[in-house]
Amino acid sequence: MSVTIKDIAKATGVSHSTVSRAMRGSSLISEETTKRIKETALNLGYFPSAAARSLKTNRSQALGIIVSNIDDPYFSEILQGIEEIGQNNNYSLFIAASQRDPEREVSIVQAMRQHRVDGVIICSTNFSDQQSKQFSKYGIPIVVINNQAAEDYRYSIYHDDMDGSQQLTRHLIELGHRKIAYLGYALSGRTNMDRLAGFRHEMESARLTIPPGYIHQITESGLSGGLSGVDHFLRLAEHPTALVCYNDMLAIGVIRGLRQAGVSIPQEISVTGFDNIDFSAFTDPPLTTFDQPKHFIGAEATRLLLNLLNTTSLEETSWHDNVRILKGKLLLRESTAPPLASH
Amino acid sequence: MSVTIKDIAKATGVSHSTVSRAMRGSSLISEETTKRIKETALNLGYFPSAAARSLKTNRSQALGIIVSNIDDPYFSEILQGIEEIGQNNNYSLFIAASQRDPEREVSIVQAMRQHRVDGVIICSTNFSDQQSKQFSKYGIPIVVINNQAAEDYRYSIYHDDMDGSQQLTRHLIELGHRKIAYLGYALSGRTNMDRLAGFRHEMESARLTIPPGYIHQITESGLSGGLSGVDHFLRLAEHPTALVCYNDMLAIGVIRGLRQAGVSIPQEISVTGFDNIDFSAFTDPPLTTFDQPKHFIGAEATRLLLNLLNTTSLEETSWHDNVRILKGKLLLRESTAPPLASH
DNA sequence: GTCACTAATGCACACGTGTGCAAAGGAGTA
DNA sequence: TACTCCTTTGCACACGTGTGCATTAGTGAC
Repeated sequence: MSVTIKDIAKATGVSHSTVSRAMRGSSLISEETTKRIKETALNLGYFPSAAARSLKTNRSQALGIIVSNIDDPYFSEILQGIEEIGQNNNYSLFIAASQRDPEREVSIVQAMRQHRVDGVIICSTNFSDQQSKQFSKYGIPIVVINNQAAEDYRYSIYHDDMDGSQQLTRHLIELGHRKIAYLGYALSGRTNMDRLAGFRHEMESARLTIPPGYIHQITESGLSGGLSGVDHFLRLAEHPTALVCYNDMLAIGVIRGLRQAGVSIPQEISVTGFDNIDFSAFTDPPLTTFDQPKHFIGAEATRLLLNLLNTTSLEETSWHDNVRILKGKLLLRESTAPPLASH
Repeated sequence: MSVTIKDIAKATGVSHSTVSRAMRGSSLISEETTKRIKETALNLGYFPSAAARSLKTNRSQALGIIVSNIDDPYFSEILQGIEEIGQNNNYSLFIAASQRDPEREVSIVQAMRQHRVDGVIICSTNFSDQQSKQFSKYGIPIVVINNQAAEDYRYSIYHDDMDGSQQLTRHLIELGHRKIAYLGYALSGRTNMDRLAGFRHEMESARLTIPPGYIHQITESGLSGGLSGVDHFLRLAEHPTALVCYNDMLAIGVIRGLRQAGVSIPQEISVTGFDNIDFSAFTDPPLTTFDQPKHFIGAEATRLLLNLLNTTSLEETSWHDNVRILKGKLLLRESTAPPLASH
C-alpha cells in the first residue's frame, strides 16, 4: 500500500539495505548517495513503518498511559504534562481510561502488551495490583502515579496526601473550628484513605472528637457527588462548621449544594478542597485547597520512565531513589474563615 | 524477549502455522488441538505481537486522535466518548495534543503515519488543512469534528454553532436586552466565526445596533481569558446589559471577573456560555448555555470512522450523507434575566 | 604488477505472524 | 485393493526494516 524502503531503492538504483542505512544516517554510506536517497524519499512521501522497525528493534516508540477517567480535570492536567514530554522525545502515547472497571483494566493491559509498549504510566489510584504486575512480569518498565499500592519495589511518584490533609485540617482548627467533618470518595482507594488519615491525625492532635456521621464516604463521583454529600451533613442534628472534602470536584459540588440550601460560605460553613484544579479559583467563593503540581507530576513521571528506558543496567540499588514524593502547598482562598461566634 | 508463536509451537509439538490458525479460531484445526494450544498459550503468557500482525495484515488496530488540548473539559469529554467506543471495538488510541502549534501538528502527523494508524479523528478546530490532507492523500480515513474547514469532501461531524448562538442571542433579546456584547476567542477559527455570525445575524434581525467595542476577541484561552474580557467591557463608557461568551470556560471566567468587580449577575449583567461543560451547572449563578452532546459527538465520530474501516467499497455517493450536523439545545439557567428598568 | 588497506555497497537472513498450497492420513466406496 | 474425498497439519514465502558479512572498486606503497 504505502511506499516502502524498497520503492526508494528501486527509484534510486541501489539496494534496500543502502536505503535503510542512509535513512538512519549511517557513516557507511557516502554523503552523495545519502543525499540522493533522502531526496527521493521525501518526494515519494516515505514514512518508515513503525511496525516493521519495532519487529526488528524490539522498540515500539510508544508508551501506555492508563488513567481512571480522561474527563476529570485532575487526570487531564496530568495527561497534558505527560503528553508534552512524550511528544518532545518522539514517543507516541496509547492513552486508555480504566473507568475503575476491572474488565476494562484487563482489556487495556492486553492491548498494551500486544502493542509492545516500551513503558507504562499508571495514573489510576485503584488500578488492580494484579494487572499492573502483568507489565513488570514481562519486563515492561512501569511508573505509577499516586497509586494505592505504591510498594517500594516499583518506580512511583506520588504526592503526600496525608501531609496535605493535615495542613488543611490544621488550618481550620487554627481558625477556631471544632466541629469539622470529612467528605470522602470511597472508590478512590489509598488516596482517600491517606487524606482521611491526615484529617483524623490532626483532629486527635488537637484533642477534638469526631461525632458519628461526621465522616461520610460517597460512591458517586465528581460534582454531583458533592450535592449528595451536602444532603447528608445538613440532615445531621448538629451541623459541622467546616467541611474537609476529598478533592476539588467534590468541594465544588458541596459549595453549590450549600448555596442551594441557603447556607453561606464561609460564614456558616467553611469548605476545603484538594488538588487545586483550574476551576477551584473560579468558584464563589474561591476555594481554599491544597495545590498539587499536576502538570509537573505528569512531566516528571514521563521523564523518569524515559530514563528507565535508556538505562540498560537496572541496578536494584537505585530503585529506592526513584520513589519520589512531591510536596504540594496549602492555598488559602476565601472558602474558609473563622466560625460564627454562636457556634 | 517475549514469548512468540514459535515457543508455543515447540511446547505443543506442532508447527507455528498451526498455532497461528488455532489462536485465530480457524476451523481448519481440530477442536482438540486448538484447545491444547490455547491452554499452553495461556500458561506461557502469550500475547500476539501487534507489530508483526500489523506488518502482515496492514491493519494496526490503532486510531489516531488529535485534539487541541487534553485539559480543556470540552475536549476531554469528547475524548471520553471516543475512548469508550474505541475500546469496545478493540482499537487502541494514539492521543495527541496539537496545542495549536504548527510544529507539533507536523510531528503528530508524522508519528501517526509511521505507526500506520487505521484512521484518524481530528478534533481541533484550527488544525491545519495541509496537515490533515497528509492522511487522506495516503488513504487513511479521517473524520473531523467541528473543524474549521469542514469541506464536504470529507467525513465530518459538527454542531451547528450558528444556530446555537442565534438561540442564545434571541433568548437575551426576548428578555428585553438591547445592549448585548460578544466575547470571542480569536484562536478558535471557524467555531468562533460561526458563533459570532449567529450573534450578528440575530442582532440584525431585531434591528439592534452593535456599538463599537461590543465585539471583543481575546487570544488568552480558558478561564483567565474571561477575566481580561471583563476588564475590557467594564472600561466602556456604556456597559452592556448582557454578554454572549464564546464558550463556558470564558463565561465562567467572566462570572468570576464580574463578581470581583462587584457587578451582580444576572441583575446588572446577564451572561451566557456555550457547550455546557459539567462545571457550568455549578457556577454561581448556574450558567445559561447551549448544550452540546459532547460524549455523544465523540462516540458518533468513532462509530463513523469504524464504519469507514469496515466498508471496503468507498462509494463516492455516500460521502455527503456522512457530514452530520448535531443539533444542541438551549439550556436556561440563572445567569440570564431581564435587564434592570434603569437601563 | 602485486599486495594491503579502506570506502562503499549488496546479499542474505532475521524479527513474529498469516496464508496458499502441498502432503499425509483416514474413511468410505466400488 | 484401488480410488476418491475430506480432515488435519506442515512447508515455505511474504510483510518492511535492520545488520553481519562478503564483495567490489579504488588508492597507495613497495
